[in-house]
Amino acid sequence: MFIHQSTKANSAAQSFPIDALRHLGPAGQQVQDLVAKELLFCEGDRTASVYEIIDGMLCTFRLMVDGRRQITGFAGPGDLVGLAQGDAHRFNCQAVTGARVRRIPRSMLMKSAAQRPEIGQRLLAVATAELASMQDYCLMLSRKSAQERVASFLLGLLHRQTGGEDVDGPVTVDLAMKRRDIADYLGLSVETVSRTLTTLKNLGVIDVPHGGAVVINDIFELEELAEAEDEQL
Amino acid sequence: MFIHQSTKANSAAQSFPIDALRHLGPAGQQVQDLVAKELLFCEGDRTASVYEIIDGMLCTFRLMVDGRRQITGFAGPGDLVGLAQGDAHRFNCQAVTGARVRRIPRSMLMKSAAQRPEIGQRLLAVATAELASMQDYCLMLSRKSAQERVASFLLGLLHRQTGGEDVDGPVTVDLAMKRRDIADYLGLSVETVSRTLTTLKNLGVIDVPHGGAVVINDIFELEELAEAEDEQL
DNA sequence: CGCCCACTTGACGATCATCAAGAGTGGTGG
DNA sequence: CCACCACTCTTGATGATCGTCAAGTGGGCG
Repeated sequence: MFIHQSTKANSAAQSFPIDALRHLGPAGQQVQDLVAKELLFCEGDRTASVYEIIDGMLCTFRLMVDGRRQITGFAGPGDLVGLAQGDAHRFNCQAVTGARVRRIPRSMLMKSAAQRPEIGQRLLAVATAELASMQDYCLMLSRKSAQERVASFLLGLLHRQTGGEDVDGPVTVDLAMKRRDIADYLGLSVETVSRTLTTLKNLGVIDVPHGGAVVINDIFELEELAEAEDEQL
Repeated sequence: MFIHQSTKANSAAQSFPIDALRHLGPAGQQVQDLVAKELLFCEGDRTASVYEIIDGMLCTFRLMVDGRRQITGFAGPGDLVGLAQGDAHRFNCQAVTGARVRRIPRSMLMKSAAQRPEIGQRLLAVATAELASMQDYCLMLSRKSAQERVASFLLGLLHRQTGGEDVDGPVTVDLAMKRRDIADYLGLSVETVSRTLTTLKNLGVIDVPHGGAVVINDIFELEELAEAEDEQL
């Protein structure tokens, strides 16, 4: 019961396991390298391709005219981004770290889905699962305190790294992204993220060594602080 | 240009036009009446059915253990709810007003999709469009002020009622839901919603007659106050 | 060595939640 | 028909959380 099912909501928009596309074969696929902060695509770009992440981390985000940014998801190896509806992308996608992606022509994906219904169903399954995750994420953005958000975020990262396995001792979680990205994902300011991490550190729940990582000392306690996720009616 | 494309984001989770399902025919469908506040299904319920709304308004929502509630979407006539992935629903669905829904067995929907790929594609298209809307919604929840949220909400309702047509004079928008529901959707307290409506009224942008409606006097001004939605990079 | 960038920490203030009270509305029953 | 109650909505007062502004620390790299 360590990581509650709904905790893993901190996932990337439209990300899903690679195996859904395995059958596509190598034809027409093309690998692309990205440096940190490089844009993969923007809002308005034609949706010519879908990308599978081989290595590194990307994020999807939206902007407001005044610069306010909302990262709606992080995507790591095996995830897929850019499965947009319509002619144009509705959001931006950017590399958080250096990254490599595999380009999959949209036409190819669509043809496969048309020929083989189970592919379409698989995509649909992924999309609806993603929608459910988004709802948890919305709950977090609108109702959780800064501390609950940061705690949830760390647990989400842990869950992603372990693949859902339970762990008990202290665990090191890799923080590939900058504070700015975390803040934009959690709907907080950079300063608040920093302060909250410090608070958690002072509580002894985590350690924050230098080098972009966090050590979770007490998972159970952290879950207590993340609180709330649980449902009931 | 009155209602920006991304403004209509205030849509229901997993809602889409009825015509996607027209072909299913009447067999096996069953109409069900709901009184206000009645639950259609809960988290954890088996996902035996999908529901098309005939009349009235429903909402989907999640709860936290301490009672905090997040309404993630409203659904009106023609919308469809409950298209969940997996065995169990991941969120709750409740009638906001009295309502009538048509029950569509999940098995029937899945069989159709399996037999006719274009159905599956249509469902996928709807799901990805919904994901894009969700992202705008997240942006709103995490980055907009109370005034921007309420203004966006009203414009969203207007857009939904008019079906996207431009209008210029004062328009009456029907507020089917209570303040509590609006607050839970916007991530605000009831009091803040009330205060904000009063502020907008005092600005002359809207009128708030009794009886669950709002008159928008100046759409352009209201869009100014909703601000932000616009993208650029 | 020195600059740049990320991060941290502190001080202050604004926004919004909470607590509390009062007004308007609708429904029910005497 | 009116009185009472329950509920929604509004308004005010107060305070907490978190954003903003500002300064300082530390690491990486030319």
